[in-house]
Amino acid sequence: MERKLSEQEINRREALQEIKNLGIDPYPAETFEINTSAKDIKANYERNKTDYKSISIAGRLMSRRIMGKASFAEIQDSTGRIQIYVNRDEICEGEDKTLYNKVFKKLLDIGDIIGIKGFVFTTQVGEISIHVKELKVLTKSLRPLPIVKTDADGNVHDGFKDPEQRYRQRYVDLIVNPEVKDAFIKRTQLTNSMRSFLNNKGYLEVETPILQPLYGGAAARPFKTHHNTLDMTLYLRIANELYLKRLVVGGFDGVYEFAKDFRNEGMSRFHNPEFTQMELYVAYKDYEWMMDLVEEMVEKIAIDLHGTTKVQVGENTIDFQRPWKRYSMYGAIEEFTGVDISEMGESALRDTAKSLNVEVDDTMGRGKLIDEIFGECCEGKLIQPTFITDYPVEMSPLAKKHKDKEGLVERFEAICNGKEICNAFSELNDPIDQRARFEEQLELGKRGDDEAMVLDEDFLRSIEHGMPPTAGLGIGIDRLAMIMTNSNSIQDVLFFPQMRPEKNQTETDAEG
RNA sequence: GACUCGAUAGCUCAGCUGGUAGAGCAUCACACUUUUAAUGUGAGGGUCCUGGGUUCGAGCCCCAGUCGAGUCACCA
Repeated sequence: MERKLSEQEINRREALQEIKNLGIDPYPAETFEINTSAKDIKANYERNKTDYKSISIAGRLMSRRIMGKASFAEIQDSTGRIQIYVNRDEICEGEDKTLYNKVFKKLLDIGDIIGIKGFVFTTQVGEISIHVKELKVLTKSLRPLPIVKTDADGNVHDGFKDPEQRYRQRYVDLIVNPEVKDAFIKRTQLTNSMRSFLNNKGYLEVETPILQPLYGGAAARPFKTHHNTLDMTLYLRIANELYLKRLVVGGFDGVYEFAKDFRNEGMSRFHNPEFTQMELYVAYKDYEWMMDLVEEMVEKIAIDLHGTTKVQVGENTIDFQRPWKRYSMYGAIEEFTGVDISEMGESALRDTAKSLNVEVDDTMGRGKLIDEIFGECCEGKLIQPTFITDYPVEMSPLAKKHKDKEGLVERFEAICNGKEICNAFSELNDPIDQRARFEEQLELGKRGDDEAMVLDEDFLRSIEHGMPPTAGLGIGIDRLAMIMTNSNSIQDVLFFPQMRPEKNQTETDAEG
């Protein structure tokens, strides 16, 4: 399929050919050794000028200002941008001025990758720059890059803003929008910080199956696939909870996994079909203990990323400093609605919900009604990190019944910026009770709930061998990353968010 | 899934009452040896998302669709 080239693409292909005609390889095989970076130069040149008399650096050409026999340009490497100064008679010492007049001025374009050698100096206007002595073409770029300019006041002009193009062509987004790159670096710092916290506690990072014969550990619709050799249905995991618990049975007292999970459900700025959760299980602990751990861990992450416990998210300043506020679910509802529902039965709850303008229907049981009231009246108002504890048993088939509150389980969620960021229980380790809860789920499934859990006989067998009392946690890494990077959409913390295929793509696999 | 908004040059966007498509940056040509949103002069560049319809005539109006964003629903 021939694609029609734009004027600028034709220019670049012609320049590519001319470069080759001059005997220059536009994609050289030999290594271009570098000994510094844009960031390093800017940070350290003023203090130690002697180290920057002979530098070698490579990057992408991002702007050019040609003034006859001398030019300024900017190159961008993985650490940032730096200005370079190119003088005709210094990069072309003899009579032949081709490298400057032809290659640099005519055949190179914004977006090309070059290597330069030279020395660092400060211009008359005070900008730390590289005085170029040698210039080498490292990669010719064949497509025009969107030009993003920032003026002296910091205003961005002609940005690359169309969300569709930014997500589909993330590589371009990353090149021209530096704040995008910063967000992803922060995301990695977040997981690094969390991982080192957990390792320092002595917990073991593990890997468990993504392809599962039975999906479990959460209430969600799965992606289904097929294994040819085994001729069997497999599901992409919706959670790894039941596997990590098997490992606790097996004698690992603290295990965790950063897990890509997959849920075949709606998409929104808070939901992507594949997303990342960190799940942690620690034996001989309960949910109270786990709350302390979550506070400690997330506070540390905020400090590692921002140097402070305070993080600006939209219009809110969120302070992760311990201790966080704790409400029981009943307490939160009473706090925000003034109604004490703790003693209410199902019909009283339904009337209460209606009086609070919460939409309900007759299929909702007690637990669902409570959850609905909480979601409508409380969750969105919880901006500062807050723990909500003690959920109705109906909604939590894997959580242990509360030690002294009838009808509730030992469960908490942390809410922050109006959204759930984690979910944790004292894990149910009574195999008889667990089987009964699964059977309730099966009943829900038979009645048409396509998100009801399935019964995992091997998991039951494992806890019949005895799982120690265990605290478990699932923390949404994408949601936490959104908060820590002040991102409005999950797509801004996923390199390649899920999208429908582009219409121009070849349709080899477009069967429905 | 419902509703709202959007799609025009490589990018960001205008486009009047329906009458042969516009700007800035980018590109091309020329000038310019410390510029920085470089500057000056000139030029080129379009499947107006797709397909129908109305009309003498559609970027614009109508219908259907595609893709995206937002809100809601779903996501316990």
